[in-house]
Amino acid sequence: MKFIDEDKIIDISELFKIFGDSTRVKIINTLIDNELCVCEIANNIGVSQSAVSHQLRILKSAKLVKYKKRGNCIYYSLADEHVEKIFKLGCEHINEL
Amino acid sequence: MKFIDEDKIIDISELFKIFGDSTRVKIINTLIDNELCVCEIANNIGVSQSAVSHQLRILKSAKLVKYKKRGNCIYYSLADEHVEKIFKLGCEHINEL
DNA sequence: TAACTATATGAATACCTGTTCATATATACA
DNA sequence: TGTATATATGAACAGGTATTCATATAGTTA
Repeated sequence: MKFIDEDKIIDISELFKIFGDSTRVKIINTLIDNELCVCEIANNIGVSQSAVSHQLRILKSAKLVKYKKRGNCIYYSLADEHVEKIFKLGCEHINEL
Repeated sequence: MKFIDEDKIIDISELFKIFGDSTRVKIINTLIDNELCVCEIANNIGVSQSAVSHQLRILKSAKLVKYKKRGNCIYYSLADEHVEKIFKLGCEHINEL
């Protein structure tokens, strides 16, 4: 083993697994530099409210997004710059293929 | 949509999906700075030859690994520095959680 | 309080994916 | 040529996962 312990391998693959779904990537993409509520996200990406909510739960539990309540709505945003970094590196790779 | 077109979202999620499996991450991890044949990979990571071969096919078709024949064996290595970059960024994220 | 809106959630379903097992292929070597 | 070794591959199976639908929850406003 070179860079990481065996037991971290699982964590790393779990992290990437979360980026490995188009609905979640759409959510991350629309949240870059934005703070949006659930129905705005759903409208932006053209996915049902329920599906977005299910995926937000996954993103939340992986600490990839954070949220705050304001009025009647819950506003989501990216948790930290790491998320954006990983996402953008993926974009770069795709663009260079 | 902010950074990428709708149609690239699929490609990006497909890319991350490949990093989202522990066997493939183990393969990538053991190939960092190494060129190894299939059975060496299988031995290193403790996975059957068949399973490794199946996963190498996926990594190959995504152009994440390259290979060359030498003697009786086929030696695999990482395709380019992008693969290592993405992998290491994932490691960083995990280590900082 | 009643009605409305935003969000979350559980169950069911359909689809996808990784492993195993058996076997094919192909190369090296005696 | 025959045997051994390395790798690939197809089918079958099991487990996982994303969506939908129905509904619950909770906050807001009339």
